[in-house]
Amino acid sequence: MKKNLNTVKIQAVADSTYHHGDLRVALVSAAEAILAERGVTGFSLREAARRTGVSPAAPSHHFGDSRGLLTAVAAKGFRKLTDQLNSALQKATKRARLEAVGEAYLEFAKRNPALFTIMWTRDLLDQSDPDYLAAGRAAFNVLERAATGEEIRVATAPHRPSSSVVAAWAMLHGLARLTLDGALDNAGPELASEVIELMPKIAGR
Amino acid sequence: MKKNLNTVKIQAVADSTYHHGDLRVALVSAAEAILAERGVTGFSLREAARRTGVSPAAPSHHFGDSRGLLTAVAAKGFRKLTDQLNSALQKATKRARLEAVGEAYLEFAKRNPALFTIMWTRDLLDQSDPDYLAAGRAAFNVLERAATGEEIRVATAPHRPSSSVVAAWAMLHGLARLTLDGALDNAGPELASEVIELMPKIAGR
DNA sequence: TGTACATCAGTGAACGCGCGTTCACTGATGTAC
DNA sequence: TGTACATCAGTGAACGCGCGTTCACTGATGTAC
Repeated sequence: MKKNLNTVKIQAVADSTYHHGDLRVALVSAAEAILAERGVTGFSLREAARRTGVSPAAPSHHFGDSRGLLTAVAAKGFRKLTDQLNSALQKATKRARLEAVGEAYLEFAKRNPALFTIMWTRDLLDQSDPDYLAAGRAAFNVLERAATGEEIRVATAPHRPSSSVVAAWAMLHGLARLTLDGALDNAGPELASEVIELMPKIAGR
Repeated sequence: MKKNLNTVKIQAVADSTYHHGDLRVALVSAAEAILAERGVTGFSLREAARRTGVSPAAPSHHFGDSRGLLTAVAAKGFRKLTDQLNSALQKATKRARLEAVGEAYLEFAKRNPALFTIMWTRDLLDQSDPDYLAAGRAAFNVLERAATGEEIRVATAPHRPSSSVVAAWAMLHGLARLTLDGALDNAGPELASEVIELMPKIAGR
């Protein structure tokens, strides 16, 4: 009762400190904050526990180990990305959809560099986690719709993506990575947009 | 004299153990081996020293700190990449140069995943190192030649790369990353080549 | 409505680990005279 | 050709650190009767 008084907590009910209330959610938020502030190499499970005002052993009850937490963070990242791509898609004129989604993808990467990075980093995640996989597929799905012009993806059996959609994705992803890694620092600020303008050329529209 | 007898060393002269002979080169090789065996997260300066048969303090005389060594490794990686791209460029028929360079780039990434990764990882390197920067530019230069069809890059003042060349590079780089990160695992093995075939479409040839 | 009890979700101390870096040092090398 | 000496390139012990994870535990909650 006497400690953690100044720690903000998400609690459904009263002030009882022993049970946190929603530790799972709180830990994911803490992890996001650490990534944003300190980057990928600055993340640690203990720090996430510390920020949540909880003992270092607590996270294991919810996530098993450090990969478990990061996998949840990555899945949430994909969900956020999906939302932002969807939102860009809906706002765009029919002719400029692919470009709009492209800009949103790049913007997401620039705004959340460490999060974007761990979302793809095998060693840090449990890449077989169903939630993570589903979230990743959903994001790709939006991109695919933007590239093919389909309104809603037909709910048939899982399909192989076409090479032109993957090519557009690869270009976008590469652009994002090169930007984050500083490889385009010497180019003008308009270069990225020019590259995105070229996307329809490969997507074949 | 009595220790490190079974450690392979690169020595110019005699058997004297106290001075290594070419510790700088040996440490870079050791680091490459660690990256290949254990990946990016498995790398440590101490392990590099251990493998070279040298005390943990020795590397600091040559590289200052861990970033120094990794920067040298990254620069060497770029030189190796440049060689392989050049070699692919020279072997290819005039019409298929860009594709050939693309395949070589992807192949390099697949053969040296951890090395390829650190070559671009800001946090781990001193990205202002002149040797590193020059090596990176040289690699890009080959790609640029392949994309534009110029035989030799004209030695004029440093230029802004065209957006179409950067787009081709981004596509290739994204393809490499997505492949390494397992994002294309469910696609057919021929998908990557199909994507590479699309490169001339953006490079505008 | 009250009580017994199982289960859940925490504690906090302790573990062993490998790491990067510093330190005072010393052996080997090369150069000036 | 011989010697003194500065410089270079190592040693190895020690530092403090933060980490992930384990452990026996305990407080709070919810459910069965």
